[in-house]
Amino acid sequence: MAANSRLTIATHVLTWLALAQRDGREVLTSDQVAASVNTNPVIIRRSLGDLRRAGLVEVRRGAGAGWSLARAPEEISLLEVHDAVDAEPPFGLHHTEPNLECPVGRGIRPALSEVYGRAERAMRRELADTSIADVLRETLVN
Amino acid sequence: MAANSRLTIATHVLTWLALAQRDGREVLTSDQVAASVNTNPVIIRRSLGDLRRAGLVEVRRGAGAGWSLARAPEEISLLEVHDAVDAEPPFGLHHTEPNLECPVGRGIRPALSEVYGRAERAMRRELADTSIADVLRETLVN
DNA sequence: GTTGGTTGTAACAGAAGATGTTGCAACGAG
DNA sequence: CTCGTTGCAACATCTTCTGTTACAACCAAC
Repeated sequence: MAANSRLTIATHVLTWLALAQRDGREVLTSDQVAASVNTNPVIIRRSLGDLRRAGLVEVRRGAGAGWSLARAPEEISLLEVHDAVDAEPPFGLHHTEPNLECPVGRGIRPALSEVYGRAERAMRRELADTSIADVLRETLVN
Repeated sequence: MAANSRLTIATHVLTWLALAQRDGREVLTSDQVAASVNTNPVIIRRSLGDLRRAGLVEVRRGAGAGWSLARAPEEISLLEVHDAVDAEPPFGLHHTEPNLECPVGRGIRPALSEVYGRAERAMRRELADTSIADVLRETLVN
């Protein structure tokens, strides 16, 4: 499959909301966000729905509706975004159960789970150390 | 799609070869390996083909053929296995190019590449610290 | 040199998941 | 009430992975 871009889309959306907030614009519609990400507004609404359920953004419905950040951009880490969009773990175990009559088949899943857990925790630590405010700052430099 | 299990399959295969080697069996056929992983021999041959191209296993063809490790199990890290099977990076950037007229659309890709790079390097460090011998030891404990 | 077991690989089917699109009900500020 | 916007279902398309069948290439053993 193509790599998972949901974290990228969600971070892009939040960064855009953070910039709008800083510039005094209160809310953005999914159409406006979609224009920056260059995709369909429904894709954006799906992503924003995930972020709303995680408490990272707020929505106002009806006429003049739109989205805004629920917290300061310094207080939103990429790890929260990652978990909000339910991104895939990088490694998967066997699709079909290995042969349990074989000593390797019997013991390899817990052994691999341990290794994969260490690798994923290391990755999550890095994501936890980066906030939307960090991404916005880096983005405006480029 | 389901998470990528290629690293799991390849590690299972190598662990099984390491155990066979330790027990004095010189080579294993793809049928024998497939019986432990509980899948089709062609899947195993595809995985072993990747590992052979990376120099991690050796093959003997013809009658009485089969596979063996090219190095001691202590000298094969999961990072090498990961790269040998060309596993997907955990994060992907946008499928379609963002709107370059927007300051966020313009700068977000390099900003995210940096963050993603840090996270992937942390993950790779953990994989580099684990060898097939480590996995075999952990496997036999369970 | 023939035989027979094994690898290497192409071709294809099916399942799963992501993205993108359309359509429409629900909502609520003005 | 109106109208712009969200929420969401349904569907099409594309891609990738797993699994399967089939067969040529290979080579040790005899």
